[in-house]
Amino acid sequence: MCGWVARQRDHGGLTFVDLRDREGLVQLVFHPEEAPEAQEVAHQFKTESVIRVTGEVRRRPEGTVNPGLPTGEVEVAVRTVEVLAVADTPPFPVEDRIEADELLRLTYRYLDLRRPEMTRVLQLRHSISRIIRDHMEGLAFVEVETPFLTRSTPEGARDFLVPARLWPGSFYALPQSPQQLKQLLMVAGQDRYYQIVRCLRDEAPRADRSFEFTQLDMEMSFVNEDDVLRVIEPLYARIVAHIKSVVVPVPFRRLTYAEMMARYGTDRPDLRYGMELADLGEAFAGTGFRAFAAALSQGGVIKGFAAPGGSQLSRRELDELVQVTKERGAAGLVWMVVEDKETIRSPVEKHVIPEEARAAAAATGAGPGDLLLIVADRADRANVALDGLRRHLAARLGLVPDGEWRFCWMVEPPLFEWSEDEGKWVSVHHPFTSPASDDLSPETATARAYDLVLNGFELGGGSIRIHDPWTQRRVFEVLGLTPEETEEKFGHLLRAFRYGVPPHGGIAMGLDRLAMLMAGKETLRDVTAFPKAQSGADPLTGAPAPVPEEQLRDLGITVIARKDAKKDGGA
RNA sequence: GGGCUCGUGGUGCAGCCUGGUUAGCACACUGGACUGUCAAUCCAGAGGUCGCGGGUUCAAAUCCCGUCGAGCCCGCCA
Repeated sequence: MCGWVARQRDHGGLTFVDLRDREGLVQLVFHPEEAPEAQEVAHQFKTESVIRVTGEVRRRPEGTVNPGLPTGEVEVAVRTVEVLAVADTPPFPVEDRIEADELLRLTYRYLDLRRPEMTRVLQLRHSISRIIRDHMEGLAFVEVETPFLTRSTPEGARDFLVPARLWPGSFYALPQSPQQLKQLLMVAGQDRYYQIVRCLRDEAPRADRSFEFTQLDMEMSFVNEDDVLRVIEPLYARIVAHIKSVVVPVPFRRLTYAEMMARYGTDRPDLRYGMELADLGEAFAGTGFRAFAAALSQGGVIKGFAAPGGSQLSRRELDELVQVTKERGAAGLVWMVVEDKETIRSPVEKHVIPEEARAAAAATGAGPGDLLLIVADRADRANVALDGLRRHLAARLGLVPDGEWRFCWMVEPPLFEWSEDEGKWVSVHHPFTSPASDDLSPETATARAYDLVLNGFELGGGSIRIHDPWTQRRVFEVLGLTPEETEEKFGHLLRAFRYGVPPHGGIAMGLDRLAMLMAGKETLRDVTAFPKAQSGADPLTGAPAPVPEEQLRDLGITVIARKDAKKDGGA
């Protein structure tokens, strides 16, 4: 047996050592009488050293079984031992119960990954990939690789660029997704494509977002929305069944974007708990409370929800809720404690008449002991704030049930959205997303697009694509693109579409977030073998790092000094 | 680009609000004892520029300013 020395219990004579490998722990016993030489070596073991032992696997003596260990009924009586590599004292203990600083864990990631918990995560990701490959293969999908060095796309996120040595001044872009290539594969007659592929976006990382991430990318020809969803639903049901031993019903619920926004204030609602939003415009239609009246007269909304048992919150916690609201850009929060059917306590009780408060309580379903939360603002800001409050309170009040996996589809999203920055309409998904109807007026047009949502996280999304030139031209018009611009930006795709394009659609599913949820982790870093810190640096390798002048010259690149330049990479 | 939180022996934390002995605890580490432990136990020991720089003060881990690093969030991102 080979492995690492996890722990020693040295009785001077008799010595126990827990040997760890990828599969787990097993207890080695060194008897001074049976193998005095081995026992002498074991006496000097340093933790995390690599050893090889021979001996006999025995049932443990009566009364010494360890029920907390899968191998707890046996032990290895060691005959010979060999130290293959002596280890320095590790910078942090290689154990699950220790919460070491994350920077330290990333710097010594190979030690961190030795922890059983992390080993389990790697195996979990492997299981997910295997189930996907098995599922897709069973449905006659063919895995095709697409290039990593590709062309920068005008829409969407910031690209990672790679200088082209043979083309000084020109750059490849690392793919944000294989979107256009998979559509070209459909034109190429490869009617069921999939790929487990890395995608890269140069945008600020978050707990549930990183520079590089892995997607199940797929595309099908001659299909509609149902066909695509019917491929994904049983796959995700299989994954949850395999990893969580929970049966999730298919098909998944479908909610329109409009319905989600109205009821949850977000397009990725957590359906494991209630606290649905209610429109309180009617309850406060004739209110004398100026903040509310102003919101209504300016075309805004008054929306709110009831937090069950929320009356128990302290004043400090209520102030925290106001903070959550303001962080998300809304003007303010009005809370009301429902004490009983007649009495409602609130900082604004002077301004709100009892009938209005009671109407609001009725509309949200708030009863005695509940907390009523109301935001009056522009619809988008009110929704963002209420979504944040809903998530915050669900966690605070313990309303999030464990072990529930509530999938749902978000369907019929808007086709366009107004970009304040650019001062024009832009695609919500991408410009090849098929409209749901002939209506292409940017304010009301909806898309044949869909997102899969699980427990408040967006797992992925896709759409049926446009395949007729007339519709495509009209979409470009709304986006304010001239024929010259479309030729410049999308010429290769549009040219391909002239040579016989099948109707097609697909989806891209993020595997990291799924792994994170399946593993019960709070960050993507905890389900990634070698992640980067939030700064984008990799403490393990020291990337990013400056390169020799000569290398830059070769690429025809001059580095311009910037105020915020960092001296070195992560390490 | 912005907001919040954190930074103290190898590790995890306390001390900071209210400045004043030798910076405390646990784990790890080193030496010793111990023949059925399993987070072994017992005894002893070593180990600290309190992230860095500046300021206030008779005196700074503690107060102030700046800076670096880490995390979370907003903006951004499907």
